[in-house]
Amino acid sequence: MPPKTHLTAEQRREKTVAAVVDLCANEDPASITTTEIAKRMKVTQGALFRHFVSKDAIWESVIGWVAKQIMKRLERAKNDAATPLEALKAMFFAHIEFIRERPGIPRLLLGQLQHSRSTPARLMVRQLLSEYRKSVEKQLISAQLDGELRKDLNIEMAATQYIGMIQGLVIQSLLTGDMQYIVDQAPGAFEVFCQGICAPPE
Amino acid sequence: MPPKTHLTAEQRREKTVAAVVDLCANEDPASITTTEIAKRMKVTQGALFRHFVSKDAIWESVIGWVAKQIMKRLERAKNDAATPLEALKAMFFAHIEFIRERPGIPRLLLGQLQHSRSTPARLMVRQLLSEYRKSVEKQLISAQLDGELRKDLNIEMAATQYIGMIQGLVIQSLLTGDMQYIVDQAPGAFEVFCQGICAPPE
DNA sequence: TAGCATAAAGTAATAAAGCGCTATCTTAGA
DNA sequence: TCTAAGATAGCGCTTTATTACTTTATGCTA
Repeated sequence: MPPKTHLTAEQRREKTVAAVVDLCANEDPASITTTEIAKRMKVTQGALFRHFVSKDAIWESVIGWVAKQIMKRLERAKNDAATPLEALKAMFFAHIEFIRERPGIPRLLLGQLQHSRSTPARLMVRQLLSEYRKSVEKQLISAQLDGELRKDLNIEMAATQYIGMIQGLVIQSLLTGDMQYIVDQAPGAFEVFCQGICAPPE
Repeated sequence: MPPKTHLTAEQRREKTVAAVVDLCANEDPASITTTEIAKRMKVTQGALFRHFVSKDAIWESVIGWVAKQIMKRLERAKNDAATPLEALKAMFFAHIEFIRERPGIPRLLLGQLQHSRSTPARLMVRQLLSEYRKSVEKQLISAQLDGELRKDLNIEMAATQYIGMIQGLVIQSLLTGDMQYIVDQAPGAFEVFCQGICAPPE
């Protein structure tokens, strides 16, 4: 059977999102054109507009997919852990694993944050990071109540540090141009983070 | 005396750099056009190309200026400090102060890191961050030798954490759209960072 | 020191290329 | 057979860069 040329609208939208995520792995999101997306999907540029009313709508779909993926993986990681601190660790490595699978993710999200104009996509990124942060703070609070963390630890600061830890790794990877760096350095980074927030041994 | 309309090439180049840095405070660097730069300088778009051979050349000048500023301020901060750890703290706050004065700086550098294509400007950002990191690691090593830091601390990880700390604050600021956040949160962030790397009190 | 020549800075218009998007026709597949 | 996906072609707009012309500042000479 020859490969289907005419996909359903639903399938085509999924392929489009995948194509954009892939392109972000090697390119500045701001410079990705509809022509380029179409070329990677082996359709003509105009065909994209059968399934999306505008380019902005494509970005909305992309961010929507990313947000869903991240939160789903975070939730799964959390549920498999015994203690709050272990849950936080699992969440961290779930994020790292997602980046390893889809190296375009950091660029993609960072690219949206760069705009100052409030597109729907940008609002969705804000929403995502807000939820993400809340999720981290929740674990930190639980861990503190359980006595795993220092009593005087500022939860907000610790959450910023947590997000910064990932960002620091991402920046370093963008420099080297290789996301494998993140995977290699992640365990050590989390260890240093822990030593900053954990209660000192009795 | 009426304001000079015809500036020297040198003065015009400086004004151009300043205009771009200013624009980055409220806009995605990737979307800044030569027309926009010219408008802010009150000259016509074509006039820019008397002083820069291309738009890329403008970015080169901008990054050059930023790099020089940052390293200059870092050096000054370092020299005024008594201990290595205090020097690191001074460097941190010098960076924060620079961002406060020029809120476009994080967007600007982040924007360059987003490209994967190796423009001269991008290489300059790589160079800058590499020097920056080296400078941080140097202070960390000194501090460790002086017994201010934990003996088993991984210096590379600590440096990544340091850069991540700034990045975490920047991300949060990009979300709120207000760089004042960084200034307010900086002292607390540094404190958490210190607790992670410093030697436990005897 | 007035006047002028000249080099450099700036203007205005436009070329060339690429962008998002659409209207119209064609074809695959249930 | 008929509907929805895709192809084709092109429109209107924006962007970088160039060109031909004009204005400003300055140093030199009489």
